[in-house]
Amino acid sequence: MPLNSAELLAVLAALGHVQRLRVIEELAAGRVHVSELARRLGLSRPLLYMHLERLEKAGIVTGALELSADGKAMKYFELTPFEFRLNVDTVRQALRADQDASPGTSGNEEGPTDMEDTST
Amino acid sequence: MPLNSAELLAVLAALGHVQRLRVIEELAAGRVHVSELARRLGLSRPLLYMHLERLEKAGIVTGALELSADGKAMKYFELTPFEFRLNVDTVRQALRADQDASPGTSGNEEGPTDMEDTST
DNA sequence: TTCACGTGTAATGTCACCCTGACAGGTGAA
DNA sequence: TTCACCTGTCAGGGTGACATTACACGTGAA
Repeated sequence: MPLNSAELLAVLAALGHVQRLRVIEELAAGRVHVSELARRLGLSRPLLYMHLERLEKAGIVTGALELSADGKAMKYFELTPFEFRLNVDTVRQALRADQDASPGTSGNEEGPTDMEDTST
Repeated sequence: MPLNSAELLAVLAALGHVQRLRVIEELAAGRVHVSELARRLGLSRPLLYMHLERLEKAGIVTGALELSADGKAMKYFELTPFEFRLNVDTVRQALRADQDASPGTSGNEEGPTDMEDTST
């Protein structure tokens, strides 16, 4: 099932920033904890927190609090494989998904191009 | 050739708003002039202008000033077919395109998944 | 002339996003 | 204890996106 408009907009907003693109690039190499990631990207930690939060809400990354061998708390983030398609159909599907959630007026169907593909 | 990060961000920002999604949906049915479009969407005309401007800069829509049979000036907008793909590779390609424009440091290559497809 | 329609833009306000700096708390090692 | 790490959050400011309102201007028809 494709995304509705709110979900689509969340993804677009999450990807719509250079720093977050760089976060994705960095996490593509493997999981990293927050402080280390902030150091690599040259970002302040609070700022990186905000970016990671947005990415996580959109389902692009996943965070997990773990304990290192030292016993210190480390928050590791890793990339969730994603594959989105942007064209007129996916846009229309997102908008129609909103209406279908409300009192359905009509029930027409067309050839659907599926939006989400976790096939890597 | 894929987009660089600035171009990618322009597309993401252009699509990242409900009203603009609705504009795309409306223009998918055919070309419409601004005032008519504003009426259909229930938007103020100046506001719609801003949205159309953003969409045009991103290459999603195209505007053309024409004269109606009455001799009145009408600005018609129509949809440019687009097809974008969003995944880790396209993100990395966008970021690498930025570096390649600057003094090239390294010249490595991988399997490219092309970003833009005007194949409708 | 007045009306109804269209384009285009300037002035203005609100608000979310982005970013910095500071703080509170926890751990293990010197 | 002090240091060097880490997590988590909050208060503040700057800036641009979003949205409304009003204006200037042109056309054809009543």
